[in-house]
Amino acid sequence: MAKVKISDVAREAGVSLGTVSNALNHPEKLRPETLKLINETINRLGYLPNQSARQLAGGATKSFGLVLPRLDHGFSLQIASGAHNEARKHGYDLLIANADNDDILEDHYLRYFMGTQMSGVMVQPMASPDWHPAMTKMPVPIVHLDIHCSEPGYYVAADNEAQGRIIAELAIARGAHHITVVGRAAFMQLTLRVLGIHKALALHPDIKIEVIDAGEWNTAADGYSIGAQIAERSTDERPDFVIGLTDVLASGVISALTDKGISVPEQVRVAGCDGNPLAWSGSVPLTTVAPPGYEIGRKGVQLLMEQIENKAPAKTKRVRIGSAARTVTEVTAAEDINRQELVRPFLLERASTQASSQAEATAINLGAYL
Amino acid sequence: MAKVKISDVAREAGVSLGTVSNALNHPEKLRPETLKLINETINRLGYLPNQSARQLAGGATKSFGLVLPRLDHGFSLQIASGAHNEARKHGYDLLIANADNDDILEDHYLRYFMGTQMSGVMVQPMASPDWHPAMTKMPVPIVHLDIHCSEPGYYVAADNEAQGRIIAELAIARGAHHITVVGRAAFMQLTLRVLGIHKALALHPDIKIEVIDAGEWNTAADGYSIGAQIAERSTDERPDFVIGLTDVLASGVISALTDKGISVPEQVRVAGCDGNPLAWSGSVPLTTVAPPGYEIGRKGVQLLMEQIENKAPAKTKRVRIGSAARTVTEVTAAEDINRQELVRPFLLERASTQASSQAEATAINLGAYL
DNA sequence: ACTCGTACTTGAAACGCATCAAAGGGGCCG
DNA sequence: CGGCCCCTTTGATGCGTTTCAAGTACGAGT
Repeated sequence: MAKVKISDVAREAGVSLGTVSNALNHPEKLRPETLKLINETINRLGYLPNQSARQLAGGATKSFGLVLPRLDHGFSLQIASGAHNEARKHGYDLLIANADNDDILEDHYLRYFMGTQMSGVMVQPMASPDWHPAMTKMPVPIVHLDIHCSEPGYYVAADNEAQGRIIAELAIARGAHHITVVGRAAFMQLTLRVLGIHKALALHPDIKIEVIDAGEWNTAADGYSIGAQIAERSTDERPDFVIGLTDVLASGVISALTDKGISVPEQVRVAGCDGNPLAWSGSVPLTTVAPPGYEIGRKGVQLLMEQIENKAPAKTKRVRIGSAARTVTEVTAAEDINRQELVRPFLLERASTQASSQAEATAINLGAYL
Repeated sequence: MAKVKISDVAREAGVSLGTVSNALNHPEKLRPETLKLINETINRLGYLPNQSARQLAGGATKSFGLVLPRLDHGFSLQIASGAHNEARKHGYDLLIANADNDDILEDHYLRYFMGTQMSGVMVQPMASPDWHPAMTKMPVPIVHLDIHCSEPGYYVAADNEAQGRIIAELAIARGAHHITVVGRAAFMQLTLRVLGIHKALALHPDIKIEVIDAGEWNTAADGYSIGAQIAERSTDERPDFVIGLTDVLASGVISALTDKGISVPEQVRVAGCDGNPLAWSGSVPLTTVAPPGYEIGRKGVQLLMEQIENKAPAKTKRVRIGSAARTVTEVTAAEDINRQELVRPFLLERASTQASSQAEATAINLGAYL
């Protein structure tokens, strides 16, 4: 229980303090026998290097911090997963903190990570980026995820507008005449999806479109009640294609329609809009558009690496990838670091549950980017 | 970008180094005006305390580490969530690391947390606790989650046997005559569930029971193919109650049965066995037994706190809670610290999707323990 | 005027380690 | 035997804090 320190190991092994340190950090510098002796001593004594001291003495350690607003949202998990894999690939650790939908906690963990001499920090901010200006001048590389912001800084976001457009285009391709969008555009991401839908439909004035608010929280229950309401309508007033702004909503709608004896997708097609794994693995196949969370996490780490490698903070390029696979690159002479990437979502069309295991869904997810 | 340190703040504010430190840690010791001055200076300079140095100088910080085998498993997330809330309640931070199903990584993060002067560490180990003996003599309180182990140490686990028993008792209550268990008991938890099922059925020799292996990974696709196989059977050979060892399996079975024209639950009832939120929010209601992940996380932190508060490591009690709500407490004079808690799972019976939003499911989860 | 007490403030020491200039120890050649 | 060079090991130094014994200033009590 008494903490073993490096000097204990050194004394016990009959070598000097610096040699033990080398055994840990630059093993190639030691004679194999010395190394072996030291390693044995380390194990025998149960020595654990004190990370704090290491960091203090040696500068940043190879680890990244990731602050997420929630852990129970599939999207955040995909981010975490992508970030994790990319980080490991570069030999970095990834530590995750749950801000629990609380601005103050988010800020707290952010500062914590900054102060821990992490090599870089990523956040999926939950609200407006007001706090942001104060954060960009932090001494640690930082990347913002899933947020659209014009302030100087590094961002990676899903192209939510494309997300809406893609699903609308699917509806069009399926020959929809009357589309109902279910959900409240409670925040920017959802607003952009609606925008994308409208833009896609602007080219098809013959298609009727309506948007039904589903209450503040866009729950499955909300979806259910709206689905029930839709089911009540006469056949010609009923949409032939329903888009849930959220997969959870769509899932609720499907349940209601089915319960009321309306068959999906024969009579009414229903699609989701956010590729929520919670919905994927349901028993009813749900076509949806998946925002590439995995890819966002991955790109986030890449931007972090980029900042670390180009120590020169005087980065003056402005890159923008998206939408719809178009790539626009413009290099400005601005002094601001402004690097923003939009990652394109992908259609996840499901015909049967047979291929619905989470593992396979993940595979699809990854496959889309290979 | 240049890092501001405490001495910069001190110089700038015209006070001494120790005073700034006090402003941070013992504000009550300072004259209000001094405190105000220092705080202003801190903000103006954008000073961030170096956590490494703090920890080095001040001993452990108030934070816990949690190592999880995966992030995309609902159960782990519930643990994280419960641990998070409990930790915050005590004023501790919680940092999460994803071991990504890799023993080596798990060990790596464990050591990392140990060395970071965390106040305590929790693991949901993925495999056998072989490595464990080496870990218990670590200088930091540690709690193992979701694992059954007889070695001295602190553990919190779901009562998997009860989990099986409960679902079997449900089947009995529903008048089942022929029960089919689907899935491979690939690891201890699943084995215990099967055991529980058998124990419950031992009292009912008239009920026919069979176990069908579903392949190594227990995927939804595996469930689907077994479901299809069951559907092929003649009516009297077909079970009237199917238990998926895993909710994902159950979900696959349901899809297959439905696809083959067998109605669930009218002709065949299907239940899951692990309360996987991924399955809860599906469009088809699935009755399942939820292992109280949230509660496990919570209890884990409580055990951590217990270890921290009773600095005296000569704890000699052995408490065991469960199964079936019986509580057995025995105090031994053993020198070993052996504190093991079994948390009882609860039945999550679902009749309709109307109440299936994740928020409500969580509420049920919590409600069961209020 | 002197003492004592209270309320703050100071600054040196220690925390455990990485670093790196310098010292040590062979081996090889002349 | 001396001189060189290379490979390995050494240990003093500093990283940014916290802590705490010692200090200062001020006011009340006598």
